[in-house]
Amino acid sequence: MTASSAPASSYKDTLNLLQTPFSMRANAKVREPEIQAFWAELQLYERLSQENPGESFTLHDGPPYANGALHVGHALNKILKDIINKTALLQGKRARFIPGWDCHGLPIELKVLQGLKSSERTELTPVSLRKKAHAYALEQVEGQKAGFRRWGIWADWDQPYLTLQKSYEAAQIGVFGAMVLAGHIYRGLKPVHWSPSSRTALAEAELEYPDGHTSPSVYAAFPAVELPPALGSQLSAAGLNPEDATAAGGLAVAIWTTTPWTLPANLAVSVNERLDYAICAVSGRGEAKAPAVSHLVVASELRESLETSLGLGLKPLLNVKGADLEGIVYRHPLMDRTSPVVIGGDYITTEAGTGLVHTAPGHGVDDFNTGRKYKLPVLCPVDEAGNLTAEAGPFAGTNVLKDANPTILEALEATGLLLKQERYEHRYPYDWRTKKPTIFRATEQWFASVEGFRAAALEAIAQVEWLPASGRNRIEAMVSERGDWCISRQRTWGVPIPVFYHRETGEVLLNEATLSHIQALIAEHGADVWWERDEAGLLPAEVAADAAQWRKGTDTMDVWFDSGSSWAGVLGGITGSESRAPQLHYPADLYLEGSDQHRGWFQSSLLTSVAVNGHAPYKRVLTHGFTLDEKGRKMSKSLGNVVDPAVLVEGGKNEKQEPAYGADVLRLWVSSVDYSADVPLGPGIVKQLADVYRKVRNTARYLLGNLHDFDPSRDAVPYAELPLLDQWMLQRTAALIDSVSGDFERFEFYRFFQALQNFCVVDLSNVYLDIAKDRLYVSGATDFRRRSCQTVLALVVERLAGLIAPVLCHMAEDIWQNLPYGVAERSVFERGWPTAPAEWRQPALEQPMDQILQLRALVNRQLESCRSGGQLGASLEAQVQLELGDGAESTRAALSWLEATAHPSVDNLADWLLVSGLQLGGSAPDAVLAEAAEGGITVRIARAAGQKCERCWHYETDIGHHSAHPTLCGRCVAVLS
RNA sequence: GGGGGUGUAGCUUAAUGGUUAGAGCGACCUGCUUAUAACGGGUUAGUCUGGGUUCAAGUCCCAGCAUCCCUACCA
Repeated sequence: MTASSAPASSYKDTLNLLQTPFSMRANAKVREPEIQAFWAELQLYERLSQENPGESFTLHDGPPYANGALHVGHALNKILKDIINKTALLQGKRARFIPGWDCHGLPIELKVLQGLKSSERTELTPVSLRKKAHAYALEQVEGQKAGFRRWGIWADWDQPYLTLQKSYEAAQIGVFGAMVLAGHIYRGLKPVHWSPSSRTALAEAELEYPDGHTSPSVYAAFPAVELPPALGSQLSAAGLNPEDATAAGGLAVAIWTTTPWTLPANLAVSVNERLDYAICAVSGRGEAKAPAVSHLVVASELRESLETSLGLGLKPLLNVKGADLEGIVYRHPLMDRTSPVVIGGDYITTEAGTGLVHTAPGHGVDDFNTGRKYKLPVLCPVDEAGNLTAEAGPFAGTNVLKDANPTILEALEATGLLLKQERYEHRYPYDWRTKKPTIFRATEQWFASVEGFRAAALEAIAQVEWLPASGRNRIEAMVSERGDWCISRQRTWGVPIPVFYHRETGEVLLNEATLSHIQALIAEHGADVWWERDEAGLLPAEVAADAAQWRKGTDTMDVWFDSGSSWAGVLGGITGSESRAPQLHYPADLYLEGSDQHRGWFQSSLLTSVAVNGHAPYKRVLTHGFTLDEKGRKMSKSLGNVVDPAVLVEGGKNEKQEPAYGADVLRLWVSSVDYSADVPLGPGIVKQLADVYRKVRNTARYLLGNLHDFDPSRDAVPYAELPLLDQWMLQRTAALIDSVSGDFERFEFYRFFQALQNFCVVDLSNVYLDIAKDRLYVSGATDFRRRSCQTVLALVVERLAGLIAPVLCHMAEDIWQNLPYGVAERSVFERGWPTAPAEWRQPALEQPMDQILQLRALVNRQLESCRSGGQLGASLEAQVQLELGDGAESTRAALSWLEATAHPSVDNLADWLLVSGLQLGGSAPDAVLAEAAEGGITVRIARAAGQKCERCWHYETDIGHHSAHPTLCGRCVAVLS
């Protein structure tokens, strides 16, 4: 080398600069799939989840619905699960993860129906519909699966569980059967949305609420025939003789309805016990005809407005609470029977009507519930076409959508008990297909009697660990208040309720023999067999001879019963079913879903498991919130704030506007937020995450790039010989490992995210690596000064890769594959969870180092003031003088500690401050550029003495002492020679 | 309508009822050109609103506002 004549820049070639193929930018679109292919080739998930030495770990997947594109909610859920599973795998556990899909149910059925031509629809049979739905669901599963895999989720993708699989359906029948045999299943009436025009029950999703629906609005008087004694005496005191009140033409309760056709089914009048009611004297007013009663009960608050709307004088005679009205018996104005006044609930308001609600338990949900409280019968005198039946007496044969209302009103008018009739416009549900109004109609349904195992369910809840703890209150309240679970649906795409009805008597055939026979049939042929075969083909041998007498049911199960049986269908939690893999166990270690699943899957799974086995199907339940936009609003197309995970990962149409950030950025987002509440996501947040991703990546790249000539087995410096600075760096690394281990243990990934950032930015970039540059670049390649640093870099980069692996799995593997020296493990995941040797933990290093770093910050501020004054550029142009006075004791102590224990070639305060000269005490330098005193420390900045060494950029006074290198300092000359 | 959750700088987040509310990112200013579509340095700003309890409130209580989830439905 002829350095003497070469231009200064040629000394650059004598430095030990970065070399690594680990690129600064991720190129995630290409690189991530390559890494995933590498894992697949190694069979990494399969081997770790089955062959790891530790205990098994079961995170049981809640099945997403097999319809539609993946959204960020899916990403949050599945990535959280994957972070937990990957952590467990790194920790040596056998974390087998069987992904699932919920495949039955209305949305898919409707999707299929919508896709049919009208000609196809007329030829449609249940079996052909089911075949189409089956195919559709599988197609959706494949689409979603591809998305999940692209996110780097590890799972048994080739053997997922689907609720439409034969074995799953059979296990579900097993759960149902066990509940039947335990006496938890019964048949009863329940009002459902019913479409007379299409003669079917409708689900909420099949209803629409067109504008402009008007109903007859009817006020009627129901004459009292009996009063509770207390009310009677109050009336006497107010001047109304109870005997007159209960005589014809006396007292009546005023009710309001918009469905007069339900009046024949009236079995009660409900009041709100907390509302005030007035008993009023009625007088005719103007042209209005006075009704055939002398007194009316109405809500006090509505009395005045009713005077106007009814055109009556209503003079208050007595004010009572709703509770006082309970026990009045009234005569039905149209039917020959009497019924009670009962206490309803807070659904009874004074917003409209009279404050007294006409109650027909067969035709309304509130009515039904109130009726149950008072053990009223469920009268439903309407057939499936909407025709009133014989039970409706004189109105039999009229139709609820046609002549029932006018006929009934006419009859009411004739009694003189019709107070008022007008048109009323309100929201009313219509059949979305026929565009005709629907009704509420009580129908026979199948129920699980929650009452039968509520106490056990509450006990089971108490045994589970709920995270966050508020989840327990939530599900506890729901389970303790909920009614029985209606598990039947009048649908085709689902698991059949395996029951037979006697064709003549209606008797139900549902017993151990039929259940196990049908379970076996479904296990062999799938649930389609229920529709493909006739009764003779479905009944067990001993009954088959009488098959003609029996009719198979047409109901299917609520899909929540499907997914709620997954502990049986997947984890083998019921006799006769097998778990999908030997590593799975029941109860599961963990369920992890959105907080809406307290009402959904957490609860349906709990109820079935408790009913069958007496305990919860899970030991812990972790919930996450919902994904909102950056302003905390929900994502919607109309607001234009939807973040599509596919676009985020793979890029949009215009990659300049919507770059391909890759799965790791999506995963980093999941790790960055406190998911115990709702989590925000939007373009600004994505950009920030991309910045953090790049910071981590560049930090790793720097570590790798400085190890290109390092082999730990040959070059590593033993811990005990490492300089203080290096020991401090390893102490920081150990502290990071410890805190992050705890963060993952507690599922507090956002703390990991914060700690990772601080580690990369502060500990590494700002401090250690900045100081390390001189050691790495300038020193001779094999100098202790450099090898010791490289020792640390290698130790840190391997552990950094491990710590980020659960979250930034692709980057972690990319780091591992770019380690420039040989390691035993082919994958970072084979290395296991990072650990730190005990000797690294030297908390005693922290205190003096903190003092020195504070001193460094003080010096930096002064250097900056010189820089902004144009007096300095690089900090190496400066020299620093320090004086430590009163108040700087801890700094003085730290410097003494440094001096006493320093490794001279590295632990040098001037190097740590990145300045060319440092003077402690003594006289102030000439030409001080900046001076500041703080906490007893005086800092003075001056230009460094000497000239700039062309190679190491330090200002030294020994430049040019060597004739071959006239622009170099003595240190660099020594390195070159 | 009912039940539940959340609300700390522009963003993500810290803070057993107890110092001047702590970080990282961003933004702005700036240096370096040996991490260079990189790296360093500096600056910046905050407890949703209003009451209450307390010597002391981001933290506990009440009300309101915003927002999300569940639920009911409009007789």
